[in-house]
Amino acid sequence: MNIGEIARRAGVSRSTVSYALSGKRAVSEVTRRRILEVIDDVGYRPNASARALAEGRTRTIGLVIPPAGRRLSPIQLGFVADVVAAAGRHELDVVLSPSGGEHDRSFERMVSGRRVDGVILMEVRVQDARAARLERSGLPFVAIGHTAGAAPGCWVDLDYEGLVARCVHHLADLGHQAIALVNRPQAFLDSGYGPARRALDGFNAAAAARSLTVRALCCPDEATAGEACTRDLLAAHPRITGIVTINEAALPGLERALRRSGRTVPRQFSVIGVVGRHWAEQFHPPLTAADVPISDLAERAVGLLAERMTHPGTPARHVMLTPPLSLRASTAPPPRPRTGS
Amino acid sequence: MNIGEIARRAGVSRSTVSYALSGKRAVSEVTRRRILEVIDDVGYRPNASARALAEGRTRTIGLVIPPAGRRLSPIQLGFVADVVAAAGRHELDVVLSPSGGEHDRSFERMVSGRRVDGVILMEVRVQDARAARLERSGLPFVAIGHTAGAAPGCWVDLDYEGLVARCVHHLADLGHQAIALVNRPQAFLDSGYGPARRALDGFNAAAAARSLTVRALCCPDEATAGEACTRDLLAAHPRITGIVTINEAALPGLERALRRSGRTVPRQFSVIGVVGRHWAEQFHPPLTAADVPISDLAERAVGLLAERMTHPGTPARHVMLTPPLSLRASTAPPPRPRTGS
DNA sequence: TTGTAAGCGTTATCAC
DNA sequence: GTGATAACGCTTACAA
Repeated sequence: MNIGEIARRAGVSRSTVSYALSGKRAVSEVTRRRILEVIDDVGYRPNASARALAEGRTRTIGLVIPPAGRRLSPIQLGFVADVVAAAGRHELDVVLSPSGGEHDRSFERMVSGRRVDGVILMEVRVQDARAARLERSGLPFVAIGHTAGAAPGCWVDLDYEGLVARCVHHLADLGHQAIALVNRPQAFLDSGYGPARRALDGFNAAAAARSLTVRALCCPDEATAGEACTRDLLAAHPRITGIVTINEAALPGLERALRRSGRTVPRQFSVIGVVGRHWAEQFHPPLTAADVPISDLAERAVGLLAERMTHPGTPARHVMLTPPLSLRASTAPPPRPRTGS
Repeated sequence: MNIGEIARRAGVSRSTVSYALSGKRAVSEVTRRRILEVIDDVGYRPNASARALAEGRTRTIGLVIPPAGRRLSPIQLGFVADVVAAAGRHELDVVLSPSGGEHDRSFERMVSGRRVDGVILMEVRVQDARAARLERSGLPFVAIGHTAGAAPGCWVDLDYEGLVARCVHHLADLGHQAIALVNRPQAFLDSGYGPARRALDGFNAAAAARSLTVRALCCPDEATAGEACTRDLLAAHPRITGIVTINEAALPGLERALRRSGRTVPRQFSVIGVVGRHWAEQFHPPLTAADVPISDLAERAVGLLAERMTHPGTPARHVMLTPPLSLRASTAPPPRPRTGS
């Protein structure tokens, strides 16, 4: 079923059908009705490929996700679902491209094959080859996370630096003097992964400002690793009374290690972090945390991209999100406060 | 940059360029070289929309995921990544469509707009409106999970019935006499969600065969719910010595409730199930379980779909996966064995 | 071994 | 208010 067939059945020309559908030209009420009736009758929809060819746009965006090998964290996975939902609200479809390395096949198909009108890039690194490629191709794109250098493109990001600093200050305000940061994996930090970098910066800066004794460590995105890291940390630095973390996958293990060491939260030990709301609520006791607003992030990214696709001329824009700290039940003054006792 | 421009630069006709690329017609080595050189030089790629229009196929498959509202379980999310990876191996792109209800916009775009050459349908229910719609459209599709009725289409599925039965038998072999099933949410069971249904059937059948005392309950996909369900279960039925579950999200809570009740696993209580490998390994102690083979599932689904897309005539095929039970550390004979003591 | 030309199903520019 | 008709960029008979 194509537009020609609809035209025939409605007794009009193909262009009239097209215009009746798009509204880009006035069509008399009676013919419009007739056309719409026929369309409804046979369940016609314009062929997407033909339309894309004629219009020069696909009404589709690409979402570049980390390749399947490196297991996606639940938060990233949730982001995918949220991006698709947000795109749907803009009448946009989403094609997925798992690409991390240099020239990935599906990434190249998307970009040079003009399969999409714009791209959302997850997990950008400093010196990101894909961002450079997109820049060169002229395809609009927005990155999730920004890089330290002069980023010419759009991005939306979480203010990990400020958020982690806020966590540190909260702990300091409660009287903690020795705290630790449980960061994302070492490899992420080394490769210049923004959140890991900025979390560390924010942690160090705030801790210095409050003259705290600190220990920053990296931890694989695994509950088992979280348990091991925490165990070792507590053994080596028994005076530490609080942990701030951005590693949600490590949380269950962290909880376990704390319990095993005989520390109850929050009475004897405080935990705070920047993690997805779901993870915070699963923690025991519920974790005081800056809940990472995944669907906001997705919504804003898609919005920014859509804007850029319709107005390619406009200057690049950035969005930095700073969600509030949700006070739950995992933080309290340390067992032996600074003064008194 | 289009095929005409390449042809001009290489001094040949457009068709020769096309054939040099597709290999569907012999092209002399010298011209082929010249063409490929030009292409490489300017980084040309055929426009996907034009190609799709001409060929009558998009080289894209659709993946219908549960809508974002109902949070996707980690296992489902992982499946998405695996499908995309598998599709990539077939040179296929993947567009996502979050659709659950009747006529979803993006689903309709995909199907009637002929945006895709085939569809993978997650989480089919008995009487699935989307499956019916696909059937009607003639678009090849394969469902993940099959429905009780006479399913005319392709599907790949896990043998939950046999797997859960195997778990029951394992427990019975160890000497357990009173066990419980912790199933997926009640709403899933009510709506005819295959895995939940068949898990229950397998549980009841095997338990009857071994004359066990049983208790089957549904549990929301949440750690907190898992804790509550297990707590109530243990309180109401203190003689139960083992749990089999297919609800991985409940696992952390289940573990917690068991510990709180003073039961150590596996010495005093056994747990076994059908869950993702990752979840099984995160359990404490590592869970004896049939590991659901998500990437196998994805691989087979894509393979089946690809086959059906190239040979639409062939009869529908089904794939039923039965992964082995991985013996880990969460099962043992019950504290008070049948005889002796 | 290569070129010419007719589609593919739309949208959009002319005319009327 | 409506109808021809030329793009859009590619594939693929059909000729040569």
